[in-house]
Amino acid sequence: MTQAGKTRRNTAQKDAVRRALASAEGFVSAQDLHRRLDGEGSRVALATVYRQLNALADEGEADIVSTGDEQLFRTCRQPDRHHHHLICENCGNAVEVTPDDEGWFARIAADHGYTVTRHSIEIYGRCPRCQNG
Amino acid sequence: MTQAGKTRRNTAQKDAVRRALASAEGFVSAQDLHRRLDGEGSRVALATVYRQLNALADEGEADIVSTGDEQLFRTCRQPDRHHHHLICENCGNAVEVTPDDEGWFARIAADHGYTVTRHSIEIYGRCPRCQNG
DNA sequence: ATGTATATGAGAACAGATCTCACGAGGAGT
DNA sequence: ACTCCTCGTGAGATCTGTTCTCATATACAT
Repeated sequence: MTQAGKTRRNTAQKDAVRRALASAEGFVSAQDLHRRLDGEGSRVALATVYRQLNALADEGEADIVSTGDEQLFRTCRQPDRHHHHLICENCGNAVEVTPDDEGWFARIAADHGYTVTRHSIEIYGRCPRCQNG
Repeated sequence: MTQAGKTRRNTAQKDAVRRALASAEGFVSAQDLHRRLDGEGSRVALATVYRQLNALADEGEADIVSTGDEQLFRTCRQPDRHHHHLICENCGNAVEVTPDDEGWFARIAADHGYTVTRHSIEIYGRCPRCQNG
C-alpha cells in the first residue's frame, strides 16, 4: 500500500512494454507492439501488452487515439499539458499540438445549451518523410 | 445504368432504414437501429442495416462518428457544408457545428512539414434535456 | 525465507462489423 | 404483363480487435 488504493508492481513485462513503446517512432497498435517484442525476443503475452498499455494510458504516460477499427498508442511527450495529435497516416509518427484557441466550442456549446465534458481532435496527414507516396 | 458506374436500386429495406434513421433523435448505432426497426415490425437483416447505413454515408446523407468501440450514425442535416458534431453523451442527440477558424491546424501542420489530408473533431457533453444526471 | 496479493500466460469469450452465397426482387426491355 | 439479368437481401459464418478467465508465477512487505 504505497499509494492511495492501488498497488502497482514492477515487472519485467511492464518495463519491456514501456521500453518498446518509447522506442517506437509514432503511434502503434497493441498487436504491432506485441509483434515487435516477439521479434526482439521478449515473450510478452498479448493480453499483457494490452493491460500494460492501458495502465500506462491511465497513468498519463501514454496517449491513445482510436482509428475507428483499432486503437493506437504512443508514449506521451507532454504528460502535463493538454494536447492533440497531428498524425502521419503512413508511418504513424505524430506531433503533439495545441490549438491557439479551444474556446470556440465551449462558446458554441453554450449557445446550444450544451455542457462540454470532453472533446477529441485529431489531424491526419503526411509527415515530412512520407510526403511522396 | 442510370448513373455513371453504379446502379442503386430502390428497396423497401433502404426506405425503412432511411426513415428510421431520420426519425431517430440523435446518433444511433447500427444495432440500435436494427432493434428499433424490429420493434416497429420492419424485419430488416442486421447486415442490410449496416449496408444501407454505409451506403447513405457514402452518398453524404448520413454522418458517422466512431466512439472507439462502435460507430454511430445520424441523418446529415447539412450535406453540403463541412461540419463537426457536438454530441450528447447521454441521449446521442447532436448539433452540427462549424469552428470559427479551422486554419490553425493547417498552419501548425505546415510548421512541422506535414500535409493535412483529413481531420476529426468531436465534442461530447450534455444536451439541455440531459443536464441533470 | 514466508506469505499473500497482484501480474502473467494461454486460450476462451465477446462484440462490432463484414463476408458468403443461395434466394428474392427491382426494373429495363419486350 | 412477362422475362431476364443483375443487384439486394437474409441468415449465419467469419474476421478482428479487445477483454475475460483462471491456474500458475512472481513481486514485495514482513
